Amino acid sequence: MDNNLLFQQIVTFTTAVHQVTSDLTKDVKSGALTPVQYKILEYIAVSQPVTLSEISDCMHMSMPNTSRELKKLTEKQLCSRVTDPSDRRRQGITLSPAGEVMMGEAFQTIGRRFEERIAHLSEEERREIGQALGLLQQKVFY
Amino acid sequence: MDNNLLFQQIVTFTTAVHQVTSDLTKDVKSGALTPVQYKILEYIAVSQPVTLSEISDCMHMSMPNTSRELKKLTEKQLCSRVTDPSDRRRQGITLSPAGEVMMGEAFQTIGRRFEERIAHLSEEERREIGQALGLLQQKVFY
DNA sequence: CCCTTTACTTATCATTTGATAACAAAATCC
DNA sequence: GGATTTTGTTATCAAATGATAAGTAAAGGG
Repeated sequence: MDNNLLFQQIVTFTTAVHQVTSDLTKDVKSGALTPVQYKILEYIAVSQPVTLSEISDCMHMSMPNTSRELKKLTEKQLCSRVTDPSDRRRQGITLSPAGEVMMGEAFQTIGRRFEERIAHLSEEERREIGQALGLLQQKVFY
Repeated sequence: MDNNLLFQQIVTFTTAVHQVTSDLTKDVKSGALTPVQYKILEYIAVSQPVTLSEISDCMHMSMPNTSRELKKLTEKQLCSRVTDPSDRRRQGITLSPAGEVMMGEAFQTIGRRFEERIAHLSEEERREIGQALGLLQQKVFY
């Protein structure tokens, strides 16, 4: 069969997705952040509240390094930590108000660029895209 | 309108794509390679022959750094360079036989993992996925 | 209540990556 | 044919990231 062909298509596709997201997010991060720190904030923004272990797992970085970077982000006042009362070893990490503002601006820029990219598409095409996204997310990228 | 909703969906989707590709490619690279070096090899594999400038552009890295990493890859016998006869400043860079073998194995591992991921899907579903990929690639991730 | 496990921290060091200046050789432009 | 641009190189330095050892404090298990 042509499973191999499907795989080829996936490789091309994911490469394109990486390329486009890299373009969309180019230079959106404040100069005060390192790339890893921005990635962490992005993750917190989408999944808050999260624990250190979750960040560590999801971003494939060791706990000591995660702890270090999170300490820096906390010092920069971009995220807050609340000890979980039901297990005082764990901390619920969220964006601080300043962090929300920063990430809000970043996402807005990305959103604007995305708008440009799809500006020429009809309502019908957008509907199709939404469907395609849903399908792929459900069956392949879950 | 719900363009904002579409954007939300894109964010979720691209996050998922990054997550899944990160899982699929976890530990496929030889320990002798740094992450950046592996990324470069991946790019060469898909786009060969390429020039240094192209790598530099596509991977958003400076020429000096690109040159350095490529030198290391050449020393490791993983890629070959051929000076372009029509412009002797440029070099056509390709994978060496050893590089082809290494990347071939990597892609095979990734392919195997991908197979597992879609093992439960019917022929019909795979057809739909192929279509969805094509649509998105054409209209959004070009 | 002790022992083990889990969640996180601190400190330290090696490696990787990024940035910049200064250079060389080939191509192109006038 | 001399100035300029393009393509790549070498060297060097600073910063970011990764890896490891050793520690604390809370939770859980017998």
